[in-house]
Amino acid sequence: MLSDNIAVLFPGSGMLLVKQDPGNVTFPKNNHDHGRCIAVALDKAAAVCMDRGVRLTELRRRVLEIIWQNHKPLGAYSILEQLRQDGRAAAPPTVYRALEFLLEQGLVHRIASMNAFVGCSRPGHISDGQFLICRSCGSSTELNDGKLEKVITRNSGSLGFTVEHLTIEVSGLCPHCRRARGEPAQYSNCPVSGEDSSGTEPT
Amino acid sequence: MLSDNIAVLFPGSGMLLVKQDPGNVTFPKNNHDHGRCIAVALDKAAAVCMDRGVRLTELRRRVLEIIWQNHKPLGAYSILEQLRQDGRAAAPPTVYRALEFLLEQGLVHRIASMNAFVGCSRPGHISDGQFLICRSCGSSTELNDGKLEKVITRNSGSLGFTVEHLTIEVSGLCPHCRRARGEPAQYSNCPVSGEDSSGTEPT
DNA sequence: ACCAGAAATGCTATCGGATAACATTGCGGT
DNA sequence: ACCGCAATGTTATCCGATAGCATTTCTGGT
Ligand SMILES: [Zn+2]
Ligand SMILES: [Zn+2]
Ligand SMILES: [Zn+2]
Ligand SMILES: [Zn+2]
Repeated sequence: MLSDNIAVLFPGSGMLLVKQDPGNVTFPKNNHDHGRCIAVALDKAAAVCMDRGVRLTELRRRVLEIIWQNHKPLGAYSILEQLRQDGRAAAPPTVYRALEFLLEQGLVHRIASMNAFVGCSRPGHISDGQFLICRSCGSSTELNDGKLEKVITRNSGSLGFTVEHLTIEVSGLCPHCRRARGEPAQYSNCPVSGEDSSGTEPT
Repeated sequence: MLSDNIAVLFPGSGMLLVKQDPGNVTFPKNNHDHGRCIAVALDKAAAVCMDRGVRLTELRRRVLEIIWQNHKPLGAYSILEQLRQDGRAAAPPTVYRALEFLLEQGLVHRIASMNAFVGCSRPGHISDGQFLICRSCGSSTELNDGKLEKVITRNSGSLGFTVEHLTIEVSGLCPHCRRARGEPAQYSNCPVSGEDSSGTEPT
């Protein structure tokens, strides 16, 4: 079953991946050691690039670091702003070229529904991934449900369609924000969510 | 099984929905009677709006008609252009307000990965839908796989995440474009598709 | 028929996202 | 030192989207 697969990859219970990917196994916790998320991400990125013989330049590394400042997808122009605060000369192409590189290397993902970018939780892996994005705090979690991909690919194939890329983005309320309110825990389509800020926002 | 469900909703074989939704049951055929797609869509839209006591004004109707000129997601500024060709005064807000209305009424969908809009194949239904979009000819087909939605909702729920909206967009090659080339029929992730135009392009 | 009030549209301006085109810099290999 | 290429800087421009306010059009009540 599909839920088993998810349970293996992203356990609320299991701990197989906890050491490898501390902050992102479940939805990011409010007070996790995010410094470690950043450090791990940058280390893995360096390893991946080394391995592939591509250059993780200072600019690219810095953009990746900015993206990893939290688990919230970040717009290109926000990245730009922060680069400028570093004192660095920067224009849109600067950011987009760095992003292009990071996307190619599988170090970040683009969230189409937000025109924003977020760090990849499995750097270097080749997968589009699936994303849970909280409409309240903006945090996101990446899933990599291979069975889900296969099911969609298989069903598309039965219509004669050859799948190349999957965009799967789920918006809703994360556990923390859900708790901070009194909202129901069910799939309610199109509630036209009004409010936006919550008490405790995960990093 | 999931494939059964799809088979019911979008048969390559069945014909339950064929009369209701001639051009969109499978991937849109090259020479289907698209005039009928348009007529049906506009009729249904009128019925839906009548039923809900909302006004399908001339502008809104025209925008819907423009969107339904084919099965390819259309950008807001392309719509704008065509409105102007009608001789009508129009600026971006004109288009976006019409689109907002059509989205609210479930008459069109927004394709996040393309920043574009496409007619809904089941007008009035409340569902985000799933979309197969051909990277070669641009045509798209809407699926409404309730089981897929349920699986994702269920798995998200097991992580404590409350689903509100699903964005599921599949890009790849439609049957016609696939045939017009010699490409494999398998899920190849991230082939960085280069080319773009094909011989026979579905409407 | 008339007249609010509301809904829809027109209009101007502005913002954010993304890319094209070309110049310059920096780095590795010879 | 030199060359060639990859990376970055720079300018300009395009597309997507929305804010805010003026005007028109519709609707319901008198
Ligand atoms: Zn973290
Ligand atoms: Zn949240
Ligand atoms: Zn059609
Ligand atoms: Zn095609």
